Amino acid sequence: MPELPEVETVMRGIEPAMTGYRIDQLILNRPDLRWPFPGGMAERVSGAKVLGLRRRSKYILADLDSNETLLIHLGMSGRILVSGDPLGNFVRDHPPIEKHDHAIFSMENGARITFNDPRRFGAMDLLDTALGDAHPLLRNIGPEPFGNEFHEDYLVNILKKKNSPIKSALLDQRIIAGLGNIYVCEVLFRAGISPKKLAGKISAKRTAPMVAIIRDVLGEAIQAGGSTLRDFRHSDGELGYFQHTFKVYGREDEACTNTDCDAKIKRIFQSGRSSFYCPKCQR
DNA sequence: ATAGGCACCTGGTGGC
DNA sequence: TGCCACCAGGTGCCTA
Repeated sequence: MPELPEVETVMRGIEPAMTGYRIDQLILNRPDLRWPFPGGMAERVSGAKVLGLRRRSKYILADLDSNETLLIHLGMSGRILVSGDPLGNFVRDHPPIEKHDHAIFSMENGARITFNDPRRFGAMDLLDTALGDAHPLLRNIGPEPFGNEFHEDYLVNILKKKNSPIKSALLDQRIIAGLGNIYVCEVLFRAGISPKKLAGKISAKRTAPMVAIIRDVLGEAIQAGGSTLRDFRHSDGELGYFQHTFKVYGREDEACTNTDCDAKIKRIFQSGRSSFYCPKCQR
C-alpha cells in the first residue's frame, strides 16, 4: 500500500490527534508485527506525550517526551485510523475493534488511533531519540526526494555506478528514500526511460531530469492524498485519488496515453515485481 | 561490495 | 458455492 505519498498522508492525518497530546494507553493485541515489539513497549509509551511527528522515507516517527521515539512502518497493508474527537470537545463512540487491529493508542483528548495490518509486514519500534538516524532501519536510507541532498549531480553520480536496471535502482531505498513500485513506474514513464535499461548506461542528460520528475510525481500524489488501490485509506477513512492519474501502473494492455502513440502498456516482471511501461515511449 | 531471489503473511479476484 | 492459483503498495536477509 504505502509509498512516500501515502505515508505522508497518513502522518498528516494523525498529526492533529497526536501532537501535543499524551498517550493515555497503548494496547497491543499481539506481541509482534514483522518483528517482536520491543520489551515493555506498551508501558513505555503509555503516559508519554507526543512532542511531534516526522516522516523519514516510509517511516513515521513520533518523538515522545520520554526521550524515546516511536517508529512506525506500514509495510504493504498497514493502515492507521483516527476515531473520536481530537479536539476533545465531546467524546464520540469509537468503532468496534476489527480483525487485525494490532495496536490501539488511546489519547488524552479522546481520540483513538488504531493500527491495522492484515499482512503484518509493518513494524513498530521504540528508539532512543538522541540516536536519531543511527537506528538500523534508518541508517542506510538515502536522501529524501524533497530534501537539499537530492539533486541532479547526486542522482547522476550514484546511478552511474549502478549495474542494475533503473527500475531496481530507483526502488533501492539507499539511493533515494520513499519510492515504491507504483511511483517508480510512473516516474519512468514520464522520463521516457525503459525500466529494463541499466542505470549505469543512461546518459546524464536523461538521468538529471528525473530529479524534477520524481518531485513532481510524489508532490502531485501527496496533493491528491495518495493512491487507493485495495485498502489504502486516509486516517479519517477517506480515499486517495492519485490512482486516477496513473499513466502506466495497473494499465496492462491499455492504450498508451501519449498522443501519437498507438502502443499498449506492457507488464513485465523484474526482481519479483510487476513493471508497467510503454514499449514505444520508454527506451 | 553488489545484485538477485526468497521469505515473511493475509486477503481478494478470477478461472474452472 | 467451492477450491485453487495467482497477485498485491515493502524490505531484510541469504546466496552467489
